[in-house]
Amino acid sequence: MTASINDVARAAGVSASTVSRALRGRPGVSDEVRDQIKAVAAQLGYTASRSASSLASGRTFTIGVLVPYVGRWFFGTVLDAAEQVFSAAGYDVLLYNLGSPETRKRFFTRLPVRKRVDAVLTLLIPEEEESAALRSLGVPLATTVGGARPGFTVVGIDDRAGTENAVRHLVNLGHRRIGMISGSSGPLHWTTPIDRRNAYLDVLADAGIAHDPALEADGDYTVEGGERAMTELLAVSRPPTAVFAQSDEMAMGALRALRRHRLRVPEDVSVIGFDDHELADVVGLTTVAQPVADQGAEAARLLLRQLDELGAEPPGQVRMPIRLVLRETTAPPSPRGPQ
Amino acid sequence: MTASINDVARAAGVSASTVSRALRGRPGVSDEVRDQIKAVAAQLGYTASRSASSLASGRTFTIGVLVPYVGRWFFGTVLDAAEQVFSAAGYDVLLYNLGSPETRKRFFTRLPVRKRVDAVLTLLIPEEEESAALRSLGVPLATTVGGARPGFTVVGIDDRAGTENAVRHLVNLGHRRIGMISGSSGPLHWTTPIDRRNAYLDVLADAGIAHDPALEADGDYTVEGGERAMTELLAVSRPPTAVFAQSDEMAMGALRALRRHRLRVPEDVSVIGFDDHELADVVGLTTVAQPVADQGAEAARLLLRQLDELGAEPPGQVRMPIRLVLRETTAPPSPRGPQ
DNA sequence: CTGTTAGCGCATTCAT
DNA sequence: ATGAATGCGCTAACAG
Repeated sequence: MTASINDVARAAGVSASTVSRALRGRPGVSDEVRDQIKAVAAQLGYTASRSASSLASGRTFTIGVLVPYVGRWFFGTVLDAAEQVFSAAGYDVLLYNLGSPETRKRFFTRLPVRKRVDAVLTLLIPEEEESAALRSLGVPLATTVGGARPGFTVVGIDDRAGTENAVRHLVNLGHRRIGMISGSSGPLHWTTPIDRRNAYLDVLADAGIAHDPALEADGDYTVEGGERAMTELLAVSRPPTAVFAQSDEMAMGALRALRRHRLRVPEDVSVIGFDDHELADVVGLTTVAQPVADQGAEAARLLLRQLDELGAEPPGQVRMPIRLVLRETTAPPSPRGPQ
Repeated sequence: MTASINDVARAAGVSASTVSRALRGRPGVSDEVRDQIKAVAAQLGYTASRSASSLASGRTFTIGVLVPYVGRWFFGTVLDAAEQVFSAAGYDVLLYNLGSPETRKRFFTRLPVRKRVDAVLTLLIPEEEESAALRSLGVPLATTVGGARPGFTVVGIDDRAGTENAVRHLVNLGHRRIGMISGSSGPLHWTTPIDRRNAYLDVLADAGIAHDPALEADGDYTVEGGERAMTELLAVSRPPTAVFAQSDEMAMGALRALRRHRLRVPEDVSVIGFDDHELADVVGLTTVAQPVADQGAEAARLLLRQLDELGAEPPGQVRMPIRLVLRETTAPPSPRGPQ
């Protein structure tokens, strides 16, 4: 039914080897014959079977991409950009959505990407054994999340610097009671929340502000979590006049909580986020912008480079720039404080 | 380096066929031997090469998913849900991000999924020739977007009913000048904007409201487009007191435009969206909710069913329920009108 | 229940 | 520049 290389060979009056060479642009075929073969192949609608060619050559021209939640803006955006780079280079993308613990566990025990991909880009932070499993694949590895890890090319941002920008902005506005909504859960090796927390503590210390543990709440990196966390922060005896959320989604949850409590932003409470979510602008959220799509594209490019120059050293760690985006959710504290 | 079926066979003291049968749970192997083989395979870290097995069996256990923009909430959410269903059934997902015209064209001319997938789920609306190209693959086809199309299982919602809900809500609140922000561009076969527009016109007619073409603007299904469209609507001589946006993202753009024009929502202008975006709640957007993830999951299930019962008829069209979600961006028109 | 024999469709030597 | 042979790792049909 669907044409094979032999059909093309027969129709063109040449051997299968010549067809293979001609279609893949390899040398050793006269231009005349090559054009002939191309014409015949096009007419027959021939495409080489990926299964057969990767079985024969050992290369799959496929990249595995591991994602915790495709539906979340951050991951979707990274994936989108990475896919474009891969497909432009002739690679297909195999997507693994590993949000639930069961799916994730199954993936790492069965490792379905084995012998299926030429490289892996992971947007989730592998635990130690998971990293080892990925390394055992023997293919180039990259990630856009988490800190440096042996065997991985990591494209990221300076979380400390980003956080310092955010918290200092609040300090400079005159805030002294500055809360933080973090995403503390997650794998142990996820250094992001830790780095951001440390930077937060440092800025407070620098400003001579005593740290109050009651001003920290966990928002689980979701809108709902951010809302819960903000609600908690409002319940403490002296609520914060400003809040730094470790992600825009949590910041938006915080905005919702504040609205429900009939508090005005930024008059009663200032809020600053992290990411520059596509909708941050819609709600006027002040935030630390990171180049999300660029990180995905860059990670993809670095992976492709390793595939091209097979002996090449993995590039290690790459930092992308961040910047503070001032909008309308931050202002000096009101003289009377919240409420 | 990596173990092959023969390594397992040798280590277990059986033939390769027995290993193949044992590991795939096929009958004709004693429990004793099967357990033995499983143990050996696990110990050797053996996984069957997908290339080899699909070459031999003709099945790829892979589904191709075509997406216009992975980064957009709607598509990301559908993809997320569909992937979970596929992977739970043991299928891998090959992702094709076909947002740009060049990528899209290249995809449909080269058809890289040929011989690579057992089925295709498309989240973009194929043009007529594109549909034909997909049908030529000879595999089950499904989509969650657009109207009925021969050869495709389509899982969707009742766009007309959803729109009627939205516009009637505005009419019932007392609005007479009701604008619409649509997404008119896109492929000819995309009936969604057309269905929604027709429903909008019908409700107006039913309510005895004359249709004013100046009250329609194109928002391109993006936040920015929605903002531009709203700005246009505000510039007409008698601006609308209420606006129906064909997507939440355009509605959010409209909210931003209104904020920039210092108009209050809903006091000055009411806004209603469509989708129930995950952040619609954050901005208090009244909208028509559609079960986005469910549509992806259902389409995936229907595809798998066709794969199981090979002779089975494609299910045709499936409608999922919609419902109006009342929040805070709609209210009766102010007596004095906008401004 | 198990082993043997053939391919699946291509890429890659090695000849010529 | 081209063709013939070989094998990638597996599944399926056929024996026994």
